[in-house]
Amino acid sequence: MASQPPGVLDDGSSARASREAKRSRILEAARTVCARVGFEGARMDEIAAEARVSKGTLYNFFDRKEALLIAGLVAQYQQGTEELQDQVGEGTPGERLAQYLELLTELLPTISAEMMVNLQAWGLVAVDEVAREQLFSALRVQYQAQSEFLAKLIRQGQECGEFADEVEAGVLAEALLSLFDGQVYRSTFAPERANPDTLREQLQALLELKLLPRQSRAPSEVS
Amino acid sequence: MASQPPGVLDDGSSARASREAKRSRILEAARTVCARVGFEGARMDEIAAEARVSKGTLYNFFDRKEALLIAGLVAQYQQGTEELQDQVGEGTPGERLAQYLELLTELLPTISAEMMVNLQAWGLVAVDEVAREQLFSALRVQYQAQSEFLAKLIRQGQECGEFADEVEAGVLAEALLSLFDGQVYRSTFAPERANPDTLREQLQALLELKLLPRQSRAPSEVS
Amino acid sequence: MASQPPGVLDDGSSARASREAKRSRILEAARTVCARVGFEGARMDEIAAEARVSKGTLYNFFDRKEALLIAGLVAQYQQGTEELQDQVGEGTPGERLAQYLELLTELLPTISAEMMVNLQAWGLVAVDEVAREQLFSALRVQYQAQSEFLAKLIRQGQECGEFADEVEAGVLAEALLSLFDGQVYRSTFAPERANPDTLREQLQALLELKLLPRQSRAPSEVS
Amino acid sequence: MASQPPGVLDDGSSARASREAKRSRILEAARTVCARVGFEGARMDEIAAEARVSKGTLYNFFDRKEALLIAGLVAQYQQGTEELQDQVGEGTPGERLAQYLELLTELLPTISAEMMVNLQAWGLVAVDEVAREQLFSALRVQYQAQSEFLAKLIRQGQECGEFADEVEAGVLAEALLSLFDGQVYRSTFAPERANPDTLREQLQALLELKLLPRQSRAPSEVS
DNA sequence: TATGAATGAGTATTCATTCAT
DNA sequence: GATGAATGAATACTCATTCAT
Repeated sequence: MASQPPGVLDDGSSARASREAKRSRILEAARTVCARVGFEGARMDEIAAEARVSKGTLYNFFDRKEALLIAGLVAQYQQGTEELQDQVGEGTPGERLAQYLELLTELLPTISAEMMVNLQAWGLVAVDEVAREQLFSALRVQYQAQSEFLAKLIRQGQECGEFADEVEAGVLAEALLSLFDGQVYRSTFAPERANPDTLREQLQALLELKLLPRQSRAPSEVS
Repeated sequence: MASQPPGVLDDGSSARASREAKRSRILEAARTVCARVGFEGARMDEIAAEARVSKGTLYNFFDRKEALLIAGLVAQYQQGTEELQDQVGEGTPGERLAQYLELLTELLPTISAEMMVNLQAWGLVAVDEVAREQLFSALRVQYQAQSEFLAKLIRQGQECGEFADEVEAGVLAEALLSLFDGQVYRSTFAPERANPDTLREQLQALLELKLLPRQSRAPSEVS
Repeated sequence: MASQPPGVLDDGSSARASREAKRSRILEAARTVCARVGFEGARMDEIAAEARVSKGTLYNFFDRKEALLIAGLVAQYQQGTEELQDQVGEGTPGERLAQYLELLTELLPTISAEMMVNLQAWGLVAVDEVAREQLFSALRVQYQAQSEFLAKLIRQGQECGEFADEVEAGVLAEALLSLFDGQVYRSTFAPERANPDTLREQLQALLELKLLPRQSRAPSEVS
Repeated sequence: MASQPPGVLDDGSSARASREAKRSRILEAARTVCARVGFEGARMDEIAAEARVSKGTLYNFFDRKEALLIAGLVAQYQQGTEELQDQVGEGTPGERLAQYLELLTELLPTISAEMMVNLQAWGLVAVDEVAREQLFSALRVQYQAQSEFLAKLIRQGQECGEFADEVEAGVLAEALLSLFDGQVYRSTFAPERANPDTLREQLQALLELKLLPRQSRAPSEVS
């Protein structure tokens, strides 16, 4: 479609790649600026400067400021979820669940810091229905994926007898994630809560009681 | 409303009361307006009109817009916590805990709706250190009170043998509140989560395992 | 409604007068700036500076830039029409008509110069339906008034036998005004047409033939 | 459309023709877009898309946006005048004049609609001296041609005794055109004036009185 | 020549805050 | 204390024009 200099063979992939790279750079810049001056304080001028493009170029990629900021946020959430699940290695369901929760726990300080920025998006989406639906549906997708990943692990553990099956896997998965989110939320205003140890303590207490097969507890109970 | 009948000697106390009433009216107006147009969308003009005072008067009570909005938010949190604890009646610790959690559960839709507004405050506090400390310290106080109230109930139940004592009361109280907050947070973008039934299910599953004394579970387990 | 300094009797008329004066100053400033830099080139900053008020004050009086500029234009049209009719003195209908047309003719250069600015409003009203209706309905009112004023004069002249009655007064009034407007329009791009003499020549030729009673022409025609 | 069949030797004339055709297509596109979104609302992007060329190509033909729009306008005026005069058929001067005026009258609604767009050009030429001179001199040429065409017809009619010669042909021609232009101008804000009947009535009343030779009126006047 | 991605100057409007009355 | 008119800083977005390919 675009004319090429004579003699140059170009299937368009490099142009496409370059454009994609520029898009990433812009999203990255948006996140950087948001982290620096807050979501509300982010100005298009500053994002453009950070991404080393002109303001006009920003608008070639994103219709409105809101679309850009929300896209940056969504990319961040997606990247986070993917990386997390990729890092879970091999092992029994119980080991993999423990690993997942431990990864989550260790990420608590990081996620907590990001949350301070991300919560500011609520100010934006409150007055912008389009932005709201964009962000919220992305969040729902991410949370759904996380929830299903967890529930599946739990169900596998129950099937092979590693976990007790007296609790519904879906309910437990949701409870674990809510517990985590609640901890993250509260850490935004009570920084001492960003301590992974507190969370680890809560999760493990919950898990031991819930997931150990009945047999492992029975001996102490008949005594 | 504020003017004195002629001939009445004002000893200063009624003037003070009137001033206090006006302050309350302003805070109330701030909350009303925030609920209507969002935190970011609240304008001083509108709050003044809602409180039936002039804009100048607003500045006699609060230095800056931020101070007013944060004060309104803090008052709302305080009022909520007080009302909640006042509504818990008499009974055994187990009954009172169940009652408290049920009240919380029933409030989920209301609190969820308020949360949408309150989260918008993060946009404001991100760029305003003074406002941040004001809001966050108030939140810490509220959450501390709630947490201690819960932990005390649990500890009482453990002392009288109503609850199992294998779990640390403080850890469990925090876990319960985190679970609740996580549910509230997630309900802001996934409205179907504002459903109290889901929460009730999670809380009860958690409580039964955690808090019933071992003996009450043993019979079914030896069968 | 507004509190007064103690002891000052104020019926509010001076405040109202002051406000009205400020409004006039703003409209005047708008017209001055438009005449200087054109309708499209007028910036709110410049108008505010010219009126010696702040930009915010401009918006206390007029909702939008368009409203301000159109209001300035309408005021100018109204003022022009009123002044014109006020200047027509006493005399027979024929004398008064001649006087009115002579005044119009002498105003040709002035009106022509204003027209260059006023036509620019078409660029604005083309994209702003509200502004369009505001301006156009004002124009219709002004033109209607002018047309009726003329038609009445002609009819009076016909009734007292000063004018021939073979032509319908309304049609002739409209024709006279269209002739004038056409001349004004063409003078915007052909400045030599802003010469009153050309117009006077056309109007008089038209009038003599049209309006002289048949008798006054008959003698030369039977000869 | 523009590419040559392989093997065809291009002597340059077809390339020139092709280039001329592209220029016409661009001008046509400019007029189409202006008619659709107004003069001020026309964007180079849209014109390029309408003409199926790139934006860069627009600038190969016209230095600036103004030059393009003005050129489109001028072409429209020229085309209109030429078409009009070509449509006047054979007959006596009186018949041909009547035909010309009738054509003009029937075009009133069309010209009136175009005028709404064309007047918007005043906003542009007000701030652009070069554009102003380009447009205005083209308008003067067009109007001069029209005026001379009319004056010539009248003079011919006078010479052969079909018209009265008591009125100067040039003055009358100008008066007729001014009357027409005034009607067009006023129809832009008073749409009911775009009605050809009103104009016809005015023109005919004027013409009968003016142009009928004295003899043809005398009989009725001596009766 | 043709293309179209990149550029960046230019401006209306809002609304917290002040202060004369 | 109360009022509310006046103030002016701050910022998203458009679109004509350029120029590397």
